[in-house]
Amino acid sequence: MSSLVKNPAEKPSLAEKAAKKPAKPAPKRVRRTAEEARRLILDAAEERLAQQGPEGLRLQDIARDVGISHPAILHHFESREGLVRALIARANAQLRDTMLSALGERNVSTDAADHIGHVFEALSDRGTARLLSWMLLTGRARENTDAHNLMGEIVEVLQLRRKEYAAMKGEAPPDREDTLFMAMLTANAAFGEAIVGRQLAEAAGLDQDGIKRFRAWFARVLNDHGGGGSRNSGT
Amino acid sequence: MSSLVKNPAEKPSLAEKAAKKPAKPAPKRVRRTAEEARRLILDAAEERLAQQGPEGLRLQDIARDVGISHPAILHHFESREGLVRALIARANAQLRDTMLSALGERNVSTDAADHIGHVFEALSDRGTARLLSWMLLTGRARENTDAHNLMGEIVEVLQLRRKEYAAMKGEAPPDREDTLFMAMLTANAAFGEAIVGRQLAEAAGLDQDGIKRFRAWFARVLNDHGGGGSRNSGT
DNA sequence: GTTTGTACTGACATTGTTGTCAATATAAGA
DNA sequence: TCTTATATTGACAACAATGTCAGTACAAAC
Repeated sequence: MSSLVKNPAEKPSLAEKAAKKPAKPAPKRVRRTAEEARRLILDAAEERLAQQGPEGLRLQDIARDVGISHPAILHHFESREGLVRALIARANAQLRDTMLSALGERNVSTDAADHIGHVFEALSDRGTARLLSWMLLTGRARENTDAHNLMGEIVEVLQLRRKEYAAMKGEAPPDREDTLFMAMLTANAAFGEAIVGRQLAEAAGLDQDGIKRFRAWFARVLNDHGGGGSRNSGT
Repeated sequence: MSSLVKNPAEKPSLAEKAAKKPAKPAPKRVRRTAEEARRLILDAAEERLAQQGPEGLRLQDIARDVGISHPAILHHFESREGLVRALIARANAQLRDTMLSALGERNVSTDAADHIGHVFEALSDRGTARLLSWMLLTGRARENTDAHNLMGEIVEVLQLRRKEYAAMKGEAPPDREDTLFMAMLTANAAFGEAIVGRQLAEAAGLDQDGIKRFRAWFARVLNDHGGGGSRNSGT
């Protein structure tokens, strides 16, 4: 419609471009496999999320981090929401792997301290807790039944370990609810630490070593309670 | 402009309005005191934040909840950021009040269970923990030194209580670091519970009563450890 | 080389949100 | 009643973010 005003003889589409910008010899476009691209994008998104919080998750920023244009992200994930879902799914899977393998590879005589350390680290690592918190805070948890199953599996394994441990020591097997509560407390505390821990430690004047002492102290409390076998602190 | 088509005799500005929307006789604008308006706005914002997470904090929505137009919010809080800061400040003040009064009003013989219950409830209530989490997640914590002082004060009071308690029982006074760790664990666990607690409890098949049992169990663990006096494992 | 599938891009459309401004209504004081 | 201060509003400006689309370049298959 508006082309009437222009000179109808010349072809603007290619000739003009070449004339205006002479320094455009090779486009040199990088082309990855879809899988690789998805991985890079998720990594960048995770990094942004961990560093700047939920509001730092903008397609343009992530795209810039990876070195692509933002429609490329949409190409791989359909929509921003799709990206978020993929992020959450991956974090869930990672968490699950870390936790179960940490619980599984230990042998019978291992006390709770190691388990607890693993849980804390798995959640602190790469902002997993922050990511999952954000999932919960934004109400994205309903579609997600993985967490349900994971919790159940963990309690199962834990209960098994404690039974074996008690049997080895010739003590009575622990309550199932007691085991559940230990798992819940640990999960809550680890989540809390991942979010407010840094602030609290700072406020209390604790350095990195102090945080380690705190975790050890926590493990000791649980052990004293019943991690070593029966419920009361008889030892 | 379009009034040309209409009967030119009538006054459109008022008569038309009355004609088109007969139920608009008086503008009936509600005018609150500034303080009241601020309170209402903060309440609505807090509600939105607790229910829908950080992304539900839009001026238009909040304005609709209160029944005002969104520039009114900007009038009272300068900017969206100002509103957020006011929100955080209020949550901090409320938390501080609740915590310190809860710790202060108890007498010497009160055990840890009550304290813990208060802490958990103070953080769960009205989404305070979610609000503060969001503050931390979005990196707004640097400007905020209240939390620092609060933590220090609480540990102070706690240490005092434990000393009195130990003296009453004729036992040795507790470690200061032990008290600090108890406070940290409680804070972490309460934060964690406020965020992931509902999901975890659901996953574990716990009802409201189960959650109560969990809190009681937690208090018992702390008491067993040393809340009832000196540390049982030495020194 | 030619073909083909698709990762990728630039430009644009669309929508939603914060913020500005002049005007208006209301409560309180004179 | 008249004045004054300000809480409030509708309309608009400005900007940012997601999403669309037609086309382009790269890699692999033929």
